[in-house]
Amino acid sequence: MKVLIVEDDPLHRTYLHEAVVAALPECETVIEAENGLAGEKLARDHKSAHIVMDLQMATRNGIEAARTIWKERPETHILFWSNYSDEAYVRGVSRIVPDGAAYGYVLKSASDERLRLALRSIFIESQCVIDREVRGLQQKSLGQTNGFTDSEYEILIDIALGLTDRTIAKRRSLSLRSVQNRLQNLYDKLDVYQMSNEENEDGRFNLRARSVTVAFLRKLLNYSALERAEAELKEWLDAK
Amino acid sequence: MKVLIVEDDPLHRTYLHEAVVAALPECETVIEAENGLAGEKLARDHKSAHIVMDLQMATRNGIEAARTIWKERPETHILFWSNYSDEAYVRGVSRIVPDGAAYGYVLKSASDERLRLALRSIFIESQCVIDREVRGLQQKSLGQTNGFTDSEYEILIDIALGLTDRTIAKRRSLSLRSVQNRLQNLYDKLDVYQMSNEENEDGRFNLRARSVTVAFLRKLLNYSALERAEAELKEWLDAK
DNA sequence: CAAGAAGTTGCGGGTTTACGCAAGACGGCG
DNA sequence: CGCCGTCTTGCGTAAACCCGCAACTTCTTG
Repeated sequence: MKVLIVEDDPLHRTYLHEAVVAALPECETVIEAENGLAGEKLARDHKSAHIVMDLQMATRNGIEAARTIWKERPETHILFWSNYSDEAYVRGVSRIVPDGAAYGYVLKSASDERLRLALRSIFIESQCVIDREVRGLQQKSLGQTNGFTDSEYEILIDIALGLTDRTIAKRRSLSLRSVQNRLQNLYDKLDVYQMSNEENEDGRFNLRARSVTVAFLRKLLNYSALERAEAELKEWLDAK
Repeated sequence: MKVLIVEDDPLHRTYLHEAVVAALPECETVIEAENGLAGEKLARDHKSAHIVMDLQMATRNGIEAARTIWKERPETHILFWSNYSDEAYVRGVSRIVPDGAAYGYVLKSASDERLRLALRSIFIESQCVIDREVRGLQQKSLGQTNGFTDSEYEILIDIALGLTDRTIAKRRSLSLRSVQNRLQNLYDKLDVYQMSNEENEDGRFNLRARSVTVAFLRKLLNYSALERAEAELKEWLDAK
């Protein structure tokens, strides 16, 4: 077995290297990449079947790298190894995982033992292993309970990008009024009206801008999600 | 000499510990805290004069911790040790450093040798050491060239928080029109008009929301800056 | 199939934004 | 002192935004 590690922090990289060697005696080679792009390349060259992937990397983040890798070989086993459990990341990952693929999501704060188990389960047993805390988010995020519908998430992205109602309508093939309807739903769910009750006069917000901020503070959105969305937007704009 | 390390990642913490011991033979004790809050407490209890501080921490980030520490003992030597050189961080740090304080800003990607030198310069020689890349930002950010005025930055924060023009006017003691004036300046500097030239029809943006996004993508703003701004806003709202 | 829940669209109107134009205010500087 | 650049403010307008009301389309469910 050959394992590929994609991680930009040197300390974490060597830590992972040792953890892999310790957990998987059947692994005879470990190769390393220090960013997403290099990771994709190595995965292609070596036809990697087992990958440990950091999410937050400078030049090309883990989600994008994983997407292209899975596009080429959907049966690749990937363990995501991240510092954070932002809902934006969780959502991002579960949007790209192919049907039936073996993958995992483990936090960097997990114990050595947990990491060891995850490595064996995913790489040897082809099982899915999702960290407890992440699991909670996933349920909330994909089930509808308290979480966001895809359409609500979509429009959140759109206003975060700074599109006008009209442009959103065009992009999503909706009428203007529908867009505004969805916006109302979003404002409602994000509880943006909070302080502006009882004639407060001040404490009144620009709902559109406020929503984005609240989403950020709640980690529904984060830098990498924005980055991806921006890229998709540019694509769409060029296509037109 | 006694050195306090504030850093939430265990790997980085032990790495720092070793680096400090190696660089400073005159240091007889090293103590560690795993978040900002614990860091403040330890600093107070031990009257720490020499601190290495991570910026990005979960429960209480480095900037806030440093601010309260410096408020109590402005002569404390602090070395900031961060993964990123976001303009938001740089600006955040330079807003809180007391006159004449010895401090430094070194990236985690710096070499062992660079870290060693920084430790000695700041802790022994009481000098300021700013990493090259950070330095560049600082100049651009604080000097006016190409960078942002304080007033522009201020209004950026305000719309990022989701305030209305009217509320901003009240908060900053300006007329409505002045607020809108500053907004225009901001839009101009952020180059938000870019794509909407030549009757593009689509690709027209909601300038207010777009500005926030662009600022985010350019790292003028980041999560921790937003968090701080949100706290200040709440303070102001309560005070009213 | 009828009842109902959820989502889409049009209409209308009140509020907020974006911004041109122009009159002052303030601070250097020759 | 007078000139000039920068900042502030008011007025007015067109566009964008927020949203209540109401008619329709789907889809589910008993």
